[in-house]
Amino acid sequence: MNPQPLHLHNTLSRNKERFAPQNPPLVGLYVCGPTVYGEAHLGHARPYLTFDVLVRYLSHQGYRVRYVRNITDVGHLEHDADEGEDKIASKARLEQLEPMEIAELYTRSFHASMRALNILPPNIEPRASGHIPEQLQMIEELIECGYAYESAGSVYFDVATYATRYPYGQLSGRVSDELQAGAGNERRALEGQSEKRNPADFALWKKAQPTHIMRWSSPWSEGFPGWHIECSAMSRKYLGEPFDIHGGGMDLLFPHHESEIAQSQACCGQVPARLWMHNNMVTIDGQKMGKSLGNFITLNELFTGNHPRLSQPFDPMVIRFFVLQAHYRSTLDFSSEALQAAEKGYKRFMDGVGVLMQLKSDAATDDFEVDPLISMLYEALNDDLNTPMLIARLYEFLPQIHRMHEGKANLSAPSLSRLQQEVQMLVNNVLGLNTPERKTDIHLEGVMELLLEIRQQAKERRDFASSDEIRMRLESLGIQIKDGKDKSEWSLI
RNA sequence: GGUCGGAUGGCCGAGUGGCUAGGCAGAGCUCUGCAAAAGCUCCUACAGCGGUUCGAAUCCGCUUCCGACCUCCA
Repeated sequence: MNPQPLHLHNTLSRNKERFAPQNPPLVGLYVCGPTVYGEAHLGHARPYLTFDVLVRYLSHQGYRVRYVRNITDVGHLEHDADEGEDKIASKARLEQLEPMEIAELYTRSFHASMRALNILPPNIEPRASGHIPEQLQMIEELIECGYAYESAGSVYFDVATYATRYPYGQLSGRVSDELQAGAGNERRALEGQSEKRNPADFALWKKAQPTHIMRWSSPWSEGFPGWHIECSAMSRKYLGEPFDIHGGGMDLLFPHHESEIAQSQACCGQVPARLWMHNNMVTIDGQKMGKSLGNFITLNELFTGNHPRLSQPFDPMVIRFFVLQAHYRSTLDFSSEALQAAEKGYKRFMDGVGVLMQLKSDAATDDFEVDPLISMLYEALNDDLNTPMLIARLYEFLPQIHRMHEGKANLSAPSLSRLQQEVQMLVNNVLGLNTPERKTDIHLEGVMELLLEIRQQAKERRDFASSDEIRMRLESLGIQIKDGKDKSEWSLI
């Protein structure tokens, strides 16, 4: 069935590598989750969609995936914050809510958006706030090994010492030389720099300012964990080390993932994950869609159409289709027009798939070969999860489906049923595209049948005024009539 | 300044050293009382300049432009 095995691009080697988990059929996957201090936007959806397809495909291939995706709810520095102010704490004062209330609110909103996009929940969704002991433990280990030091109540990772034994910067291709510290024209004035031995050092534990609401006690100070340690601690707890795949957005490559590698390597002597996958950014007007740039469109705004850049609401499945029509390692440029194009394409695509599913066969022989076709579909996925290629090949097959529908081509019952199963599997289970069945109650069915019958009679006596009025008024009620050759069909808009 | 990645037809987006991805838009046609939908057909692009090659959008070099990252951003 699968002509060639699954290959995935590994950021660590910058090559496509054959996917081979350490302990098949088990696969350990960790993906960096959201920081829950704001509404999730389209940019956030991309990694979760990408890795959703990965998880679905791996499961489809018979792997048993343990998918861990964290919730960052301990709060980190605001981009423009003055003095190490906690993101969540600062928002809390604005809204007069408890920090954890905010985290909870946005966590729920995030979950709702993920559900709408048909993104399967991870197997474990650990919260950083629920894993403070694990993080403290890891920090202590790092201090014991001599890779971390305390300074004014905070604890920092000692990059210089680390770099004497391990290659720092192997993931991002960055050199750990002095060069980078002094380079750059507009270095940001960062809080806590003076406490560090080296500008490249990063925080494992931060002492909380008096204004800082979210805080936990530790051997060093009342404070909160550094940004990178939660992922290291939680992935180690639930997946062990090394685990198979670590994923996230490309913007996390440095410093986040580089730091994770350093922490784990210093602690456990090895790079935490064997395969590192990074999705590219969603752009808008050629620029990264991001919180700090303020150019983002939230998922809820997309679903409701409530944004100046949007001409209409978009079905979550259209968003999903739109994202999957680009390869995950390419940037994807957002525009309302592009989404509208995706919407139309999606409808035609799913209609075609629907026609295929309805087909029945009474033919004895095949007019074309099914196997090569199916192989082509899998080849696309196996080549680094090339969903746009998979979708394009399914599109190319659409005319053949219609030919069969018109009786111009035939497949034997076994071949047809195999094709139907495979396509359904790929479209629904792997790509995760579903047209939810519109629930129509039995009364409406009957009423519509009656109405269409009356309209048909009107048409037969060439009373087009009446038949057109019925069609028009139904349309204003949200019911669309399509006249076929000898009967009409109706559907909810 | 450094590291990395891009530049593909009106728009969105794949891709391979030779065989015109695909979608949307546009044009024409078929079907049709009219619509709608659907189907068929057409629209042959790869930033620029060199080089390698029998052949390059695809490999190499240079140029221009764009983006991501450079310590808490998916």
